[in-house]
Amino acid sequence: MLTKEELEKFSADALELYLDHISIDCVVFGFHEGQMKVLMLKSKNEEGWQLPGGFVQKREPIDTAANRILATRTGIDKVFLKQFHVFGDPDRNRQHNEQYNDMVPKERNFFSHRFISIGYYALVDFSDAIPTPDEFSELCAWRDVNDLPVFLLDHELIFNTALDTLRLQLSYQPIGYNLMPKEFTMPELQKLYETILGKKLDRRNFQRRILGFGILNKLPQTRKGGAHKAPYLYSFDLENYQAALKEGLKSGW
Amino acid sequence: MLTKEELEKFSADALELYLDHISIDCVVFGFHEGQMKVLMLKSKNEEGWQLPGGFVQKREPIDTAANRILATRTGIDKVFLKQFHVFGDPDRNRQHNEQYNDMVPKERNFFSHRFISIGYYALVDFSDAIPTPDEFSELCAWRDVNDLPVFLLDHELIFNTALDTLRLQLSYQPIGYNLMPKEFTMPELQKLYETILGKKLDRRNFQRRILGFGILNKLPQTRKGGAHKAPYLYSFDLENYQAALKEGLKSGW
DNA sequence: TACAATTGTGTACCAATTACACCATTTATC
DNA sequence: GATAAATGGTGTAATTGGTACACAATTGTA
Repeated sequence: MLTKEELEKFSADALELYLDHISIDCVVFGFHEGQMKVLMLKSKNEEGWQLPGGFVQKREPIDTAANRILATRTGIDKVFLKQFHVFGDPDRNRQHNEQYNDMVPKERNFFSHRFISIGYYALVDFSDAIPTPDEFSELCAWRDVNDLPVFLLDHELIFNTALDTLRLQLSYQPIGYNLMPKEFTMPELQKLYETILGKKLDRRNFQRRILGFGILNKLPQTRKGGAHKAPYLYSFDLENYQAALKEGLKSGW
Repeated sequence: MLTKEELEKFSADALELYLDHISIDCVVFGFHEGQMKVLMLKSKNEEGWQLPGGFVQKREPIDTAANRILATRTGIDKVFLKQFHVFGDPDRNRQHNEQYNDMVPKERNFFSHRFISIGYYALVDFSDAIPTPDEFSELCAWRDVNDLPVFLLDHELIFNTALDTLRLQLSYQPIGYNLMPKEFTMPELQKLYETILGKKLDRRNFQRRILGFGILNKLPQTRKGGAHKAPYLYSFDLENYQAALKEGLKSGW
């Protein structure tokens, strides 16, 4: 146990040396019918777009904060949300912060601190979302991943890191439960994988592999109404899906 | 651009709501001759041991901070060091913090804040290290992973998460460059893998696989002096090793 | 009724992983 | 020195997993 004097001295020094802020940046991947988009915000004050983000409140777990931020921007709660990297270079938002240095004394300017940002990525069906801008943005919108705007801050790095992580994790994590309807066809699920990976996969090999994971139930019905042969419907076997989330799958695409 | 009034109001609210501290906890795995240890600190004030840690200074990148903390505790610089998870539950160190609440007013007590902790893991040869306690510890020492003491705070969770991450990353990252001498034998390298994975591997299959990665140079010499047949020496092909670090290997053990 | 598009299913081939066997070298021991 | 014990080098067969590819069936439309 420290003495009172030790604690006071350490605290005074430390409060001077080590004050920092934590923010959360979310890369929200939105999927729907073979399209892949990212949720972005057009800044009121600057030319460019950024990722949705926010701050962690006192006494709030960081996962809860990420979920809250996401829910505020999309209206969707409890989606697939995963911490993937911390961005902590002090220069990462210096330019952005220093524009306010003349305006307000440093100690009263929240932005004068360096922010360490915890990156999360989320997977949602973008047709479920209602994009809602925050107080600093004039617009919140889904942007196609193949037609991205200019990013502010280091958000391009954050986006790219998230995409790399997602593609890597596809090798040993099942995905799709949040992104597919209750019942779906094999070609629909394949399109999701192809969209994420950015490449075509062989139809027959995809089916064998995904069925091999044992996370799907084949339903007796087919999806009628298409212009062609009616494909079978599948649903996720939630129990096995959850188990696979914990245990992991194996090997890569 | 925000107006002065907007900035002042936002800052005042935010500074009240969102102040947090960032700490770094390092799980330092030490290896030597088939043994695997973890660097731990015996607390001066409490019954129990904790992982080496510290705070990120203003204007210091977090990777630099982790490296500094590790160098301070071991005397070793620039080792393999990798961020693996952020621990941000506000209750994670509440008990530890509240013991000081009566002693010093909250606003002058550095520990009254919740700490969000960035977990790093490091791989070192423990025979190179000089364990050095910090100001809160009476002892800094290597503890065998099979005979661990009682952990303080949430450090047992951090340790277990680090070990799981290390084992997973073994599948797609080459390791050993920091842990093996310049020249080493295949059985020695195999022992390192077995130590990390906690299980025996087949001698012949291990060799084929590791050679297949193309990160080793077979040297013409053998290691004489052992009690048995002299094994060949190998060294890491640094160029291929670095490439494999970036590109990743494939598949799992 | 023929056709285009799409889905269901199967199979042959190659690569990686696993399991296992045999020989060579070194030192200790009789 | 012959032999045993321990360890290292190398190879091979069986299994599994991944890739490439072919053909039949269904559906709506021309």
